[in-house]
Amino acid sequence: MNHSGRGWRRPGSYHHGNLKEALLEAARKLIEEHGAFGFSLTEAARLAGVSPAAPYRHFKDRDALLAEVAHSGFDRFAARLDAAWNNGLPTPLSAFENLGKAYLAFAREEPASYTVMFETGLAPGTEGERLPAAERSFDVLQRAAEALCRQLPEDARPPIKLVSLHFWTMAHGVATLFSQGGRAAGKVPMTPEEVLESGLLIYLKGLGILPDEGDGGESVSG
Amino acid sequence: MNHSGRGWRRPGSYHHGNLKEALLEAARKLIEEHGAFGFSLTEAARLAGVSPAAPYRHFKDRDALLAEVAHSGFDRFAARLDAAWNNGLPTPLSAFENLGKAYLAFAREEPASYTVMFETGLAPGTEGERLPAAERSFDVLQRAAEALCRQLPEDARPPIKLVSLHFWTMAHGVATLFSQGGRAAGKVPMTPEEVLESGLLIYLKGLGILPDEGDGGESVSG
DNA sequence: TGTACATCAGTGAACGCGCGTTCACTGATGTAC
DNA sequence: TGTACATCAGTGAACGCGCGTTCACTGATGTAC
Repeated sequence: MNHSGRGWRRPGSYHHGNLKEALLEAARKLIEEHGAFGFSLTEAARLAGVSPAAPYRHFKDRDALLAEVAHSGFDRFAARLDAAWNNGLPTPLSAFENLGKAYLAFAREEPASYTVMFETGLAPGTEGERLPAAERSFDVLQRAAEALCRQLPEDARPPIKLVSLHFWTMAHGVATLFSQGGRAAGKVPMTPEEVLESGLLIYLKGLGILPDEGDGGESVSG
Repeated sequence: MNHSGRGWRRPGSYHHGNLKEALLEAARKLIEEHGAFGFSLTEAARLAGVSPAAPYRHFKDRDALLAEVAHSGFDRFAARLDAAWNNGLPTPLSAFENLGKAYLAFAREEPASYTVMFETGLAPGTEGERLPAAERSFDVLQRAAEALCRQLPEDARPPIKLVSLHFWTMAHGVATLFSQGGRAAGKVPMTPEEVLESGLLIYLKGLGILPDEGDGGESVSG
């Protein structure tokens, strides 16, 4: 049966096999190619090789599919940040560098997910919602801020939440300005990773962590 | 004649009076209310009190109108940043604070303009274009970076372009995460201005400008 | 192992809708004499 | 000052299109006996 005329459908499962995931993939691809709203349920169905009515077996409507793009995106985002942070091992500073790279890697590899996750009004239905995975993502940044600030004498520690907001701001700023196909992307002779890492190093120096020129990584004034 | 039946049309000009600007305003309003792509030429015309065909007297097509939203947005943005920077007077540091506030003020007061200006694929036709006003905007940041770095001994100055990219990154990050109606907006007990200013102060300290706790403004560890 | 039935993923045709855009037009405004 | 004409901003009807969604349906899969 595997070699029958419809061999393109996943063997081992029936009908399409995994239409739900295929539709999410199609949505991400369409958003990537045709911009934030250049996506229609009909076209996603077409891309998945299925009739325009089929998606309704898996999603209540168009908005529900977009909301699921955001949800599942945050799931992978949180998992990825968490793995990169790796509980601050081997050292908080090296783990922090990995965290920053993981943040940008996600934004580059899943630009559509990232956009839907953070762009206002793109995934209606997730507006006022608590997104646990979104909070898990931010928690990783907060744990990193905490571990790094612990290197300071207790009375010199800035508020952890503020520091993690600064981290988030810088990572998000670089991701949206340079890492996705943004207006500023091609115009700078540096990788987004270099911009983010150098910025964070200067910031950490300002906090009093990192007394001099970093940890032997890239020099700031290079 | 001013008191005739169509008194709502601007006296002193003929026909609608200023349809082009009215359509741009309508577009910004619709984008603000219904999200990045919740905008149609037809509805913008309706909002301006005009038939669906009227916009074609002023714009080649829908995309041309969006491109003009971006263009004119960058014009105002550049002018505003430039005025705030005020050639670095009275002091580079205070001018720099004004610059940051002006950046966030623009993003809050014209969220639709800001989105169209920076969101990929929202204003097709401005993609590969040189936008002179966009470059003027970035120039202001670069001039600020230069003035601030001049306070450092010559051999301790980091690359100006890199510093201005860091400024841009932080301002843009705060603007999109907290200042517009973003997901993170309501969840933080600080104003966007406070997040940006404190982040920038720490960063400047890291550069070696700002030896201690700033210039008497807000304290970082408050 | 075989048969009868229930389930349910995907079909395909159809709908009403708002959209972007076009077209010939109208009628107010500006200008030449 | 008055008349004839040119200009051109906005009209309103119409078009074809792709969209989101619905519906009764089909036929493959899973299950009870």
